[in-house]
Amino acid sequence: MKKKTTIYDIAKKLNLTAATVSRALNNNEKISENTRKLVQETALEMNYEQNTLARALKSGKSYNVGVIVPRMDSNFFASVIRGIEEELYPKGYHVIICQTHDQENLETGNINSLLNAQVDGILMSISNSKTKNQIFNSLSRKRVPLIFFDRKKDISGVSSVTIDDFNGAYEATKHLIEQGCKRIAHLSNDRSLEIFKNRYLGYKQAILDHGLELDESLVIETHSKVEEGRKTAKALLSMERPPDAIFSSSDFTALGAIQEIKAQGLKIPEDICVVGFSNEPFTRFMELSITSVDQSPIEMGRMTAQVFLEEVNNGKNVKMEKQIVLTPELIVRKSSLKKQ
Amino acid sequence: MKKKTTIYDIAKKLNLTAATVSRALNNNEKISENTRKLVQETALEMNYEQNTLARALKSGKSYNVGVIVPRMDSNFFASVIRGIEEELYPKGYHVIICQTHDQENLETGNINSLLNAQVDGILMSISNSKTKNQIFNSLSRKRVPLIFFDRKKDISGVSSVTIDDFNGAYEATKHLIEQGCKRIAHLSNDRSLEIFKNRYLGYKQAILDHGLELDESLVIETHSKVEEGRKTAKALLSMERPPDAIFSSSDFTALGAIQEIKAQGLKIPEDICVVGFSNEPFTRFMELSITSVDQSPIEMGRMTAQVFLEEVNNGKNVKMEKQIVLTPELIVRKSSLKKQ
DNA sequence: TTGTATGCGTTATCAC
DNA sequence: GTGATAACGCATACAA
Repeated sequence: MKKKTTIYDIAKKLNLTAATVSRALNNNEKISENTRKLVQETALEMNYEQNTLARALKSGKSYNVGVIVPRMDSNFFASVIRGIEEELYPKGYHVIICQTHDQENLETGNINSLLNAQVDGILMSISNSKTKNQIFNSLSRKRVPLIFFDRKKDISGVSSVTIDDFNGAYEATKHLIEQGCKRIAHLSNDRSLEIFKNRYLGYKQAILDHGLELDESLVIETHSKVEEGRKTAKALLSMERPPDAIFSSSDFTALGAIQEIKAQGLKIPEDICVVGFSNEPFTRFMELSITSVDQSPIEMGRMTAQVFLEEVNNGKNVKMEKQIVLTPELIVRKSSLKKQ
Repeated sequence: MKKKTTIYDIAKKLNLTAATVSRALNNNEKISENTRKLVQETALEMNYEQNTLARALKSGKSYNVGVIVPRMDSNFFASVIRGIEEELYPKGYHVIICQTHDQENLETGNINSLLNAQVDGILMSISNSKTKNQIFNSLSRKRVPLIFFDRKKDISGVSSVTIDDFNGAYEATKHLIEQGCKRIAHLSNDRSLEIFKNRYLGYKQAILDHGLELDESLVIETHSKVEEGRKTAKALLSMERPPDAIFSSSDFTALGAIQEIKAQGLKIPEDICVVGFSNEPFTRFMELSITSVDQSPIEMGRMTAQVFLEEVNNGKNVKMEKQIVLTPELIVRKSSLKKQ
């Protein structure tokens, strides 16, 4: 194996000192234009590549950031990650992606192993509300910036980038009401997570604001899986007074619900309207395209990365907390659009 | 910031030497059972965590591996990555995921920045056939193991894990023939990539083996996008003698084709049968579920990781090349199943 | 502006 | 079995 060239090698060749070479390479102030050029040119010639590990060890920065998501095979999270990358790569950072697969122990486990890998920060979307705050406190003690996106937890001093879930849900529900729906069910999810709580609250408020009856038996907590959507829809349809619309906090459960509704011979949107959440690509591709709420995930990723960069550059002197809330957009499609 | 405890701290506390502590922690041979226990216990007490950067600098290993995929928001790649993680995490490795988004320059760029991050190996699925071999040679010169999965390139000394695309395509086409289809079109893709070439060849062989007419005008090269599938289907349907089946090398183009076929008022599978490739989840979820070829992506990921581990542990003395070929499975669904 | 010296946290090679 | 010391490659406070 050819040994990699170090700053020592190029120092020797130029009858200089490693220190000088280091300075020249880092565009330090105190260096003559001549030596700077000379060093940089020979560095190029000798195929010099900085050993990031050594720099990391010395500076305490690894230029790696950890991103923790429940999973990455949903377009939403994949897109957020893409946004993060777009912002961070140009700054020389790398992204280590961890998935929790919604498993409780993996959340803490991932944080720990990221810390162990000396990441400069952690950007995460909470998957389990039960994860103890202890681990987050230990992050703050170690001065490793933590930024939440989408699924946040309210922790003082921790910044977050989210969308206005309340508003998104409110608009979606209002849209259903405007289509003439009177009994709107809501497929919810673990409401100890803020996003699901807020979607529920937005739904509720829209119902109340428009003088409809609020029937809590129409609100069902489930999981973001197609199969769960089917099951839940089945339960709803077998009610004495079944709903005439479903607002789902997830596109996947919305899809399951649609399957079940069709299987029972009901027509969408004539008999029942359905609205999902996240604007996953399949909502557009279905023959019966699905109305959904777009969360501008790429933008969310970019903002999250920007907040991280601010925190990391601010020198850790200023303890700040930034809450960025993006505006969702309702995309109306066939599954909820009754012909007038 | 509380300083992290180092082996020096725990050495001082125990009136030992850092060297001894290191040995105890690493379960070295030459150490008494007593001190080993003592050290390990105090390490626990003092919340000692190994500084991976220092270990990496010293050992030349970063315990990071790079994974390069065209994109990760397809279930196939996401699942391969999951398989890789399942195999590598327990061994203490981290995974840095890079996406090329099918952009030519990103492929080389990603490799370079992964090298810069001192990864111990690169597992990748080629997205562009034009990427010059030069970059791969530089990998081998630096003794950084490279393993291809799915989309490989034939480079001597480089191992790969793929599926038998020829066979998968052959079975898919044979299935269509058994359904009575006579004019089977093939939506291909960049055939300078082996997977697409092999799928084409499998398709062709099945046609020939069953005495059907091979009409090259029914083979169209396109991109793995829904919209492209639509466009291509439109072209096919406007032919003088349109096809009575489509075998697509991608589920996404298959989906687009289905949309177009329906839009033109034709019936699937009665008028035209459609088969895709990859077994993306949506193929199962559509009202008209889509026949597809499963590639056991998780298994593929696990195997790829295992090959990497072998290469990295083998000491780089034995130069070996391993070609693992998994067997695909045809999943027959509504889009190609004519009632007998 | 450049050189000297030192430390980042580990591990490996000597000795004892 | 344990200690002393050097080395991994780089960056910086200090001296010149």
